[in-house]
Amino acid sequence: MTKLADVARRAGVSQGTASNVFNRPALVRAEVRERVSAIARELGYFGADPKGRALRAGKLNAIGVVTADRLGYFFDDPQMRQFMTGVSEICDANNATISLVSGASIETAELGVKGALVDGLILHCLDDTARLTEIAKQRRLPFVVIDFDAGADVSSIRIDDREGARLAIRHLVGLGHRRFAILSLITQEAYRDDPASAGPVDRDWRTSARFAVTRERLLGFAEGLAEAGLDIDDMPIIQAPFKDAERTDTAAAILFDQAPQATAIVTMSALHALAVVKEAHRRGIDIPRALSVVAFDDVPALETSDPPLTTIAQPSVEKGRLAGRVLLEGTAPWHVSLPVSLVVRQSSAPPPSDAQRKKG
Amino acid sequence: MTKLADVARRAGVSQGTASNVFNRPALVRAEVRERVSAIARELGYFGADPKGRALRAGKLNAIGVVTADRLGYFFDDPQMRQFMTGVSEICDANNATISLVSGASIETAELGVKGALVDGLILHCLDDTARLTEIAKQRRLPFVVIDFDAGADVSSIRIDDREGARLAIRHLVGLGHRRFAILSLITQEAYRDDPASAGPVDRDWRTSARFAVTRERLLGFAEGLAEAGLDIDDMPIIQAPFKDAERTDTAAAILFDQAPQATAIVTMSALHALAVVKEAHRRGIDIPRALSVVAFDDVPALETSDPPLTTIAQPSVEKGRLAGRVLLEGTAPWHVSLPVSLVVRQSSAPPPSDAQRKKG
DNA sequence: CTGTTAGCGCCTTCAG
DNA sequence: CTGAAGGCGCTAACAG
Repeated sequence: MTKLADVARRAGVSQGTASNVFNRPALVRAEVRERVSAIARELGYFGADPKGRALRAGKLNAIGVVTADRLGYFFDDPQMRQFMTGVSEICDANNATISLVSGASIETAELGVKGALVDGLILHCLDDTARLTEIAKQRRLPFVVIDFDAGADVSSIRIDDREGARLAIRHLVGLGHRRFAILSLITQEAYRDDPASAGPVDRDWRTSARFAVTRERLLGFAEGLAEAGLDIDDMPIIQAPFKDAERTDTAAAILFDQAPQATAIVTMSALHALAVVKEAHRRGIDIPRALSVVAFDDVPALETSDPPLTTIAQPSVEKGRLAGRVLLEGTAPWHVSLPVSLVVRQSSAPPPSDAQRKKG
Repeated sequence: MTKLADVARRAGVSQGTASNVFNRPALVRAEVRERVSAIARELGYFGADPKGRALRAGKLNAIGVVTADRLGYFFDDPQMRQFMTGVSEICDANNATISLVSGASIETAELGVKGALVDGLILHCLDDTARLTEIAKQRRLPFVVIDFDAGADVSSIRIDDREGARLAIRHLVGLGHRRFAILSLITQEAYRDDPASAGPVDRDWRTSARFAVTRERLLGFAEGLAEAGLDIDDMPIIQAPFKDAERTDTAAAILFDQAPQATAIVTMSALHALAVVKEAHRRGIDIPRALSVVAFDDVPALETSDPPLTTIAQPSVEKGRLAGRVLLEGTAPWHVSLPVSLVVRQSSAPPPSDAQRKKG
């Protein structure tokens, strides 16, 4: 592998001059420039090796994104894709590269965060936030965390989860619903520790949820219900893991068994809502006439579902853009909470009267 | 930023020993190890800086993927996503990172290829293959090209485009079709050079298409038609750019105008086929009773389309896996052509009789 | 076990 | 305009 020094030697100039030929050609006499270029071509040298340059420059022009899953998650998950679209925009604008780092296991994630050749890091969709945040801090690179908080000195970009949950409840209460059931997220990590944890939960669990998103949304549901004089502790809560289709289906079935009297189901993810719809179809329950369902997040599948689902939409692309900006445009520690909005489609309607329910 | 040398000095050991404490702790006496670790913690040193390590090691544990578009393309395009899912699998298995390199403009792509901090490169979905291939060669990194050929010394992964096109024609001929129209791809690059080029093409164009995929598929169509005693030069060919929805719609409209007598339309991409369906809907043309349509590639949208589209499916995920393997498992230059298959759905049927056509 | 030495490949002062 | 020198941060071979 020929390197700059070889070219310089062969051309009878110092390495410094050879370097200038490529990086600041104006500083080199035309004649010398030609000669060096010719030798370079002859030797098959076509410019600086990025590794050497990176060490010297101390900058890489790349940002890394870490997620708590296999790398495939970046391309599978519609929500993540929206986020990455936003990140991509900013990277394109700044001529930066994106490095995808797997966090399939905590060890992998740790290795990835420690070793990523990047100028900044985005920590997205993590279960064990504390540990990874700690490691990211140690690397002394700018980093942003998404969907959770990691202290005042760490930039974070979140959405107003609590408000979103409130909006869902208010919408349904406005339609006349009084009997709810909740399909809640559980983290992958908690699920790994205790697979039995998919299923009904008790009251204590609700206030101690480890995953910030879950905790906030539960609080939002509770507040929304309280506004209507209702108590969340009277409503069945079933939890199902993120990203595990089979378990989610099971959880949906349990939910129907445990809450036969509910007229509305609120959820915390698009996938969960779709699972509820599927289970309702199987049981011959008509949505929205017999049962209303509200999803969370907005992905294309919710629109093409039958019926199209009412949901709490969040600005995922914008989240990505902001994360990119924080890293590439070097803002100081920064905390953003983005607004969410209710998107009404056809999965929510007034509850059936008790008479109707008896008939049905 | 404290570095290894600082720790070593402060702990009163040589840098080599300090390095050993982190990389081969067995070689260091426990007592010294403790002391060095303590100092490291105190100084906030938590392991080697990846930049220094990378230069030293000469290896990065990362592969780069270059595409002829903005970075967002990696997350937008369903075909690309399938491919990346395959790449991801292999990277996960080898603990490698994925670097996404934009080729929005040829200059960007060139910079990206030259500067990417990776051990190997995948060149995917490129228009100007020759130039970029040349640059990739200069970097003397292992690389693979996708969907085109770059000479015997460059690994390439392709599909049997010609056979796919033949299958499409045979399927339709088998149903009784004799009058075809073709919606062909044009490269982004050609389109940039001459936007007017979206539209009908003449005979010469067909055999000189710059984009290998286009050329091969046209050959396949020609062969399939020849098998049935038909001549491709009797069939209208309209070209539309890749990834440009608006232009594609226009091209579809032109196609209908130019080929009112066609009973079947073959295309070279899922997007194009969907545009044809849209235009048919607009004109009140019934698919498949009045007109059959065959797509190329298989993406979810084809299944949920109305009607679901018959298509030539290709193993995109497998392409990604193979590309990953070539780079990460260092096979010698290698040429693969993957098989395609006909997936029959509801957009193809026997042609209407002339009598029916008159009525309709 | 530990220290010394020698780079990995590059760029950029600083002198001349 | 050009050359010499130093150093980015790290690891591995070698010698003790």
